[in-house]
Amino acid sequence: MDTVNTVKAATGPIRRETLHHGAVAELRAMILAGELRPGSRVAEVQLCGQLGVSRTPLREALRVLAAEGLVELRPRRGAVVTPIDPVEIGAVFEVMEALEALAGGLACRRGTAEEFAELDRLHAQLHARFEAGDRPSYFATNRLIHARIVAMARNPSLEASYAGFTAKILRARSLANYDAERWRGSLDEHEGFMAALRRRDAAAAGSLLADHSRRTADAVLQALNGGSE
Amino acid sequence: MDTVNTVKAATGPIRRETLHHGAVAELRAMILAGELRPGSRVAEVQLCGQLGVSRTPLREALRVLAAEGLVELRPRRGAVVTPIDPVEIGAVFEVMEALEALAGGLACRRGTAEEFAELDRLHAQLHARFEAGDRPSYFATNRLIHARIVAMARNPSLEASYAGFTAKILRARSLANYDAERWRGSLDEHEGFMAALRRRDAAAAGSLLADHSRRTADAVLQALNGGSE
DNA sequence: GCATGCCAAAATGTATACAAAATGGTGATT
DNA sequence: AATCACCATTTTGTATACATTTTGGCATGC
Repeated sequence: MDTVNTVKAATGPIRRETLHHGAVAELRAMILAGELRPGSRVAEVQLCGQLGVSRTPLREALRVLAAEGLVELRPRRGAVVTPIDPVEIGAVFEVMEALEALAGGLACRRGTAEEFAELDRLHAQLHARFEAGDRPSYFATNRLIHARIVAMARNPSLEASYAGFTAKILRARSLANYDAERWRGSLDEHEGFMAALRRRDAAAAGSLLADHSRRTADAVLQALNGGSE
Repeated sequence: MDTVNTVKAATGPIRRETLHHGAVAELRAMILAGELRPGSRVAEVQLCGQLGVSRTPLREALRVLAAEGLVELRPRRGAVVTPIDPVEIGAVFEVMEALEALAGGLACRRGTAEEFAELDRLHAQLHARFEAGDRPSYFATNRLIHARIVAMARNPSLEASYAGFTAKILRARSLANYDAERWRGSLDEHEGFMAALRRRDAAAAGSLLADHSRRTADAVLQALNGGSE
């Protein structure tokens, strides 16, 4: 019985999870982990057994995930995990670029000293993990840094949108490992926007974060289109 | 290629709507129209009778609307129409500003000549409705213009996000009628970004649309906070 | 008079039953 | 041999039944 809340903290009144809420979290995790592969059909009864719930909460969960865009519901013909469409991913990145820029600028104006210090600490960790050549850890820290910047923007709507887009992109990234050169470039760009953030230069931070996002997009899309074999 | 559109389009192929899909559309319309007032409790069985469906599809619809942020689900304690929180609306507008800027820039680069011509036509209509002093018609055309610009950006992700934010803002706007001076200013700003769009000036169009969005936000928030009595 | 505890009614969460449509395979016809 | 039609199976969509939990009121006690 784990509390798999993506957003809400553990505080507040006794929070009794409902089954469909838990099912949403589990299914989302399964999709993001690639356990349910893009394009694959979602068999309701099979998942019911797997998750230990009946069809009702499972179906409610599927509607939520469909609203998030992670699954597609075809009337009377079942659900499929949304296939990864490079065109769609490109569109998502395009919006991400704008959101990163917004987040960077707002973070400069609204982040606390503690948050900036934490950002520095995470950036050092990113560096260390690059040196160690540990890709998965690097990406984990990378994601955390961006999430923190978004959190520093103090805008729940931005945060929610960002999380949704991140989920979509994450699935694409998992099957598009870009090369070592791009990895180096990514780190350099982090250096760049970190410098801007340190001096609270909102315009520069936003602009550099947007650049970083665009270059990441280019790399991911290139890997998606060309580097399958 | 089925189109699961938020707007009920003309019947394409055999379009077999499911009940919960229809319920989502109806409930969303009711919420946006203010028929279900913000903060009010949503009684399941009552709505079941009203919509002519049983609890199952209605509940599925409520999950979807909760994912969209239009209702809030409190475990074991029913659903409420999400109250209008000026702070949240402010946050939404902040993101909208970035999306408008993005849409304006992309529209300049990707819109077709026909679309720009249509935009001109709608802008003239906007003018006429301002002169006629017909507020509701003005706002309808206004929304249409912005929707068209977003469509010209050729980015379904942007379009979907934009639609979601628009829905939230619309509810706030419906109870915040701003004054005549702002109305005039709004029209002037439309003139401004239309000029930029006509000459395909992406940077200017984006910037002016962002300005327009920010000023609209200011007016709405001011009306929300101060102008209740 | 006010607070507390308990019970009844209502509402939510979940499971299951039923109806209708889609899927897949078999057999008949050309 | 290929195609079409038809039927059984499976699967989805919906309704309803059941189990908990919340809620409101009433009685009891202080």
